[in-house]
Amino acid sequence: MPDTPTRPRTRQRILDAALDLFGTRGVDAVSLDEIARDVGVRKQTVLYWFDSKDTLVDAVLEQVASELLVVIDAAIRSAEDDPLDRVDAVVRAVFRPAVRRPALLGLVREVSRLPAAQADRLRSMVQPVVDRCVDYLALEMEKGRLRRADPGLVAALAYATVTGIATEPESLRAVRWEASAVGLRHLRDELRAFLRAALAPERS
Amino acid sequence: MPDTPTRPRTRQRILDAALDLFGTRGVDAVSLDEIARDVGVRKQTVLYWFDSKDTLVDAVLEQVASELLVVIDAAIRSAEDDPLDRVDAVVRAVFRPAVRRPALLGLVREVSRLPAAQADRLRSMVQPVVDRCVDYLALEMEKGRLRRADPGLVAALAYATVTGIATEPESLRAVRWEASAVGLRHLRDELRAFLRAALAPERS
DNA sequence: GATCCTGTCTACCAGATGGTAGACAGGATC
DNA sequence: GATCCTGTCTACCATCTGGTAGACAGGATC
Repeated sequence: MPDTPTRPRTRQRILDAALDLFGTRGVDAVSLDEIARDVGVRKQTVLYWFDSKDTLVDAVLEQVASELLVVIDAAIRSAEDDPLDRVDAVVRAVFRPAVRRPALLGLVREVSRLPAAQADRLRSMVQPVVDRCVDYLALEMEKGRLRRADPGLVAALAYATVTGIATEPESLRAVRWEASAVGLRHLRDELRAFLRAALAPERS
Repeated sequence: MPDTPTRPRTRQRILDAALDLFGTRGVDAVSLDEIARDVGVRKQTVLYWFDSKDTLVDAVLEQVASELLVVIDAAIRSAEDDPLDRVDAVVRAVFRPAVRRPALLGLVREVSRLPAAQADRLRSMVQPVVDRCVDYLALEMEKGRLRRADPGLVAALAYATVTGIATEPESLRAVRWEASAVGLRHLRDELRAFLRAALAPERS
């Protein structure tokens, strides 16, 4: 069967399906059979494109990291001057893909339960961006344009807030949030206000 | 073999082991065999105490919920008057068990990937406390003692921040945080300051 | 002493899992 | 036309999975 425009490359379709399944249900809980079924192919075809499940996981992680890094990098380089505006830009940039595809950040979270080797690989990909963020925060804190605190931990806390809220629909249901277009915008704005308040310098 | 003081009831030991494994690696990724091995018993003994894996999961969820609710409830009822101090009390109360046993909050997170029935059961256990928290936040916002915002979403965001930071050691490693006693206290204090800033009323 | 109850065990089982071996179809290359 | 390459498939396999059936040992009850 030849590849046609409506039948994109199998490899990429496997990657996509794996990303969604791994991200929403966890790597260990998803079988190759399931991924294959999702793609409409046999398990052995999955194993043809990726030597093993581990290889597939690696490839998926790489794709997620690069996708997110592109978005974040663009937002960081945005023209904003005030650091609060810049953070805002990052949040808006991440929020859209994250909500549209919960698996994205879900997979990022999944990292903490991955074998050390795989977690290390991903961390080394992300590390430069993290370092740049932390340095930037430190600089702006010194200038008095952000609340003075440990820049590394502030970065981690802000990250935890964003990924937490995006990956835990259950907690939102508990506070009776509705998953509509209006609700989404409302959530995004509340998230922005929350972070802005958490990061703003103490007015004295 | 009789039960002795050094050999606590098997049932409880199974619950403990299951809590840790489920919480750190995910329910689907942990087998009954593994839990049994951890306890030092055969899988069939696990199935003697809990009719099925589902039953075990339910029991573990119930234990987690009640453990956390006790802690949170006590902190909410604390003598503090200022709402920021009260939040502080809750954070301090949750932080200790959460960091000592990452699986606790890890399991709470796991809820979002559980079958709907189980997720619902847990939510109904937690709902009253959540409602009370949200009402309290709304009241204090009206009094002008908290930043005015959507009380439900603020509660969800604060929750996301706390559980996020407690369940994602990987993100902390990325910002080069060290998991020592000093580091822990530092982290706790930064978390408190972060939330305090996020919740404090706008000074005008 | 016979009987029952409790807690743990061994022995299975059917189905799923990750993975191997190799057939085969269709196109490209010679 | 023979050969090779690519992508998918069927047929297996060993291992692990949740779960059932039932043996058995030790204590309590009669």
